[in-house]
Amino acid sequence: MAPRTRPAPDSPNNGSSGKQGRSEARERLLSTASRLFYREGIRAVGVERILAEAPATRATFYRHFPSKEDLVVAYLHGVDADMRAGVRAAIETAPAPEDALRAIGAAVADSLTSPEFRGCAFLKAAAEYPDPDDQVRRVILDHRAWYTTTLTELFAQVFGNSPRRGKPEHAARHFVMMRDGAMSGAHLDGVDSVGDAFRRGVEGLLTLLH
Amino acid sequence: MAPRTRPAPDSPNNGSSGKQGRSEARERLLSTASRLFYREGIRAVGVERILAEAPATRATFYRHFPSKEDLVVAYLHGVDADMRAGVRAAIETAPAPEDALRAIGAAVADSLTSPEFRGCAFLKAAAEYPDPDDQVRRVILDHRAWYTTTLTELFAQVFGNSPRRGKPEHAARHFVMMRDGAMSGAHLDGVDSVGDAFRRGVEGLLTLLH
DNA sequence: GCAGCAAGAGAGAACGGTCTTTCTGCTTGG
DNA sequence: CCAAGCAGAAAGACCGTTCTCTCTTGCTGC
Repeated sequence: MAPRTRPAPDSPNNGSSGKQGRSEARERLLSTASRLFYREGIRAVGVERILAEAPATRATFYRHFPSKEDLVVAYLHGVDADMRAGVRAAIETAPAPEDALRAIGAAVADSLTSPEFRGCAFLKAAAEYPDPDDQVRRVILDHRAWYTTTLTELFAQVFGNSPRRGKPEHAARHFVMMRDGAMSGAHLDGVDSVGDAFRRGVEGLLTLLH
Repeated sequence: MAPRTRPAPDSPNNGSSGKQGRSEARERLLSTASRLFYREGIRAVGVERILAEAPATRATFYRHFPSKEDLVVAYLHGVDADMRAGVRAAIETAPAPEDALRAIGAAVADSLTSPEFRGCAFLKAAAEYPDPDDQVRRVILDHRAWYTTTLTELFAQVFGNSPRRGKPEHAARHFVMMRDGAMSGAHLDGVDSVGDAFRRGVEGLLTLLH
């Protein structure tokens, strides 16, 4: 029967806003776990380690995250939120859809050069969660679907201005493929050559449209 | 129930040959582990599980593989050997370097459609072994270096016949980037669209050369 | 030709460690 | 008051690894 869940005080904490309660300890746990998960892998990082570096205690941890998997989901949700914010900003800033695509590509290329860069958090997580029915997997798929859809819409707008150049779905798929490859290979083969290849690839994809 | 497979009279177990001793039990352990590692992840598969499915006993396991890491290295070496054999065959069969590149690309695209396909074994392993000094990491890097070098040489031959078209290193890097992306995204986003995107990408890369 | 022996393989117990998770107390701030 | 956080013990499972013991097999010295 597992009376596990403390009746859930149901947030005296956090007045409105999203689903999650905010608290110092929670943020400390989440940011510490995110850093460790991304750097060393999810399965490789135990709860003990997170508690030591946050720091926090077990009780606090399990009050905010009923299981480690919830923490993993929160970690990926955080990365997803950051990326959506960045893409949204790029779209709103850019004077035209093509510029937005350029900015998104540049953001990818720039991220490769960060000293903490270790690849795509979602692709890495997918390697550790092979079960398609897993909740973690759903977050990954949702993120990727959003990304591809967003790019498809941007390419559709570009194609709308300059027709007869191919399907937006194809261009978006090509973009995502190059992005996935660049993010997978950059920290293995060397940031410079891979980053340049990606930049050339995006440039080629965009100049093809004219 | 009990262990049926008495190894049969069997060979005198390898007189000369390479570094590793061959034996039925060893091959059973390695092929079982390879299947499980690839499907479910390396850290997620314990020794117990491998022993149960091989089947074999602990003593046998640790006689052939001093530690689990040795088994992981053997697993990746096996994948590497298969891939090198395939590429070598493609090169020897093809009438010209460009045909070899086409064949290598087609092999990648075809592999995506296999029902057991789960992505690139090396990229997945890299996600689970982040330490650059790890022996597993060395195998991954060696494999990737070989692959890129081989492609660079092929492109160099193509460029040699039809000059002034760009650097072979750039073309090879672009090819590898698309391959990595296709193998990472295919089983997440759908085999068909990603496979088609990769095929179009390779075709574009090759027709650019004329 | 055969006794004897080294070695591969099977069976299973057990080690210490780490994993996630649960629990019971104690302290503190609004 | 009381919920959040701190502190620590501990459960129970699983991890990789080591160990002992038996059985079979194939080779070698006599």
